[in-house]
Amino acid sequence: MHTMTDIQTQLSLIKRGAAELILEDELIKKLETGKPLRIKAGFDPTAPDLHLGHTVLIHKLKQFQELGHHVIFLIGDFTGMIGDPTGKSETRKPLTKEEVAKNAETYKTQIFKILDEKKTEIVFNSQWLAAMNVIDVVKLGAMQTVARMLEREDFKKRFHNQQDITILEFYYPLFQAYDSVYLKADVELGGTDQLFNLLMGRTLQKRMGQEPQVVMTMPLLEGTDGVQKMSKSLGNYIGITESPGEIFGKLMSVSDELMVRYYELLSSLSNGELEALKDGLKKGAVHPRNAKARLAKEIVARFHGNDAATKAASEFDKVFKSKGIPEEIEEKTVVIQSEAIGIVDLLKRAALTPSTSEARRLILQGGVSVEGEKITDINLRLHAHKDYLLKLGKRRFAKVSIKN
RNA sequence: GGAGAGGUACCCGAGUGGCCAAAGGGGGCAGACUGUAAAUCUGCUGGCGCUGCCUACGGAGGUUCGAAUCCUCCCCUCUCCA
Repeated sequence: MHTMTDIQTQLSLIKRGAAELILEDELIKKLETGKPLRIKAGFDPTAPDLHLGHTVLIHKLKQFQELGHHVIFLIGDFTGMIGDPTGKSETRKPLTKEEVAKNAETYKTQIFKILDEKKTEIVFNSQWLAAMNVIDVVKLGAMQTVARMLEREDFKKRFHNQQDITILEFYYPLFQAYDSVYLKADVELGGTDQLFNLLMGRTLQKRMGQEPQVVMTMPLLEGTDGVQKMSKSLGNYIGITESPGEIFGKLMSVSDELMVRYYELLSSLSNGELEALKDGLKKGAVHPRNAKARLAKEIVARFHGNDAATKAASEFDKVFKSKGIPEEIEEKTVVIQSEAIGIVDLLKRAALTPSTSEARRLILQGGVSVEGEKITDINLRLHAHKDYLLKLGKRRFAKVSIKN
């Protein structure tokens, strides 16, 4: 069916959530040939700890894959040594072959939760780039002018501010572009910050007598705060290797507005279903909470399977809807010298709070309960040889056993 | 090489001798409410043997009864000029 899917249907799925598509007409022509297109996307060989932000792109690849196109997952092990000048231009330390291989493995286990392993081609650009000789490189350098290079926002700014731009950095987009030539890419995907590099691919392909690739950029996914782009360092990320409960909970805590965005960029709903959902939310026919739970389930299932998703959902309901206690509770043991221990001390010793001051605050704010009873007395003492069920805040539970 | 600006708590950012554990915002946490860890509102947000004590305003010294604030040296960042 894939190649038989009519062009308009394909196109609307492909375009969903995309920031830019250059050029749509060309894409239509390519689709009209009926041949599977070669879809390329490059990834950095460092830090393959993927979060949902990264999966936007991978998910788009998946959609192409389902439409019957050929997906090429490129690991930029060669260009990674140079470092993309986008954003901060820090010199990267070259990775060893072993590190690259290891990261590649990690990538595989993660991306194949989304992509079909059998239909995905993984390539390393060192394979052809490292094999170039000086003449090749010089010729590559002749393919683009300095003026053109300086059109790139980042370069323009730095040039204007009289900051360093090394020749090497000029080569980065060229190498990435050459990847497209080598791979005969029909379409290249990237984040919106990649636009310049992606367009360079078109230019280079044209110069080298190839049909230029279609360029499609995907927006950078906002993190759980709904404002800044998702990133590990900002702490607003949802890692795909996190536990089902964590992923589910984090998704449930996303604002209603952001939920729609996530649906658009992350879910597998068809365009029709998506529209229906939006409509339902608008008219009040669909409850935002339920919509969110549905999304959370879908995402958890993607990375941990259906059972885990169902379980995460019911645990969540249990704790937050019916104010119950979860099935699995963290267990702690505290050994004391005497017969009893003060609650503040206990919280600290069990590492449930980072400091005694924090423990005090929590108690005074009514955020601690022992055996289901909210406590307010910071001088409360608990006896040894017993287990206590503690609840801190809305969602932290711990079973602490006191021994002496 | 020259000129200037600046380094304050998780982040941004006020504060120029005592009223400063340090305004304000963000973030985080808690409570209320709810539809959920949405939204909104309120409170808290250095540590400790907690009505007090200790540590803290780039680092090290110094002046002073008393310093984030004044002085000296050092380290680092940024801007402009060459």
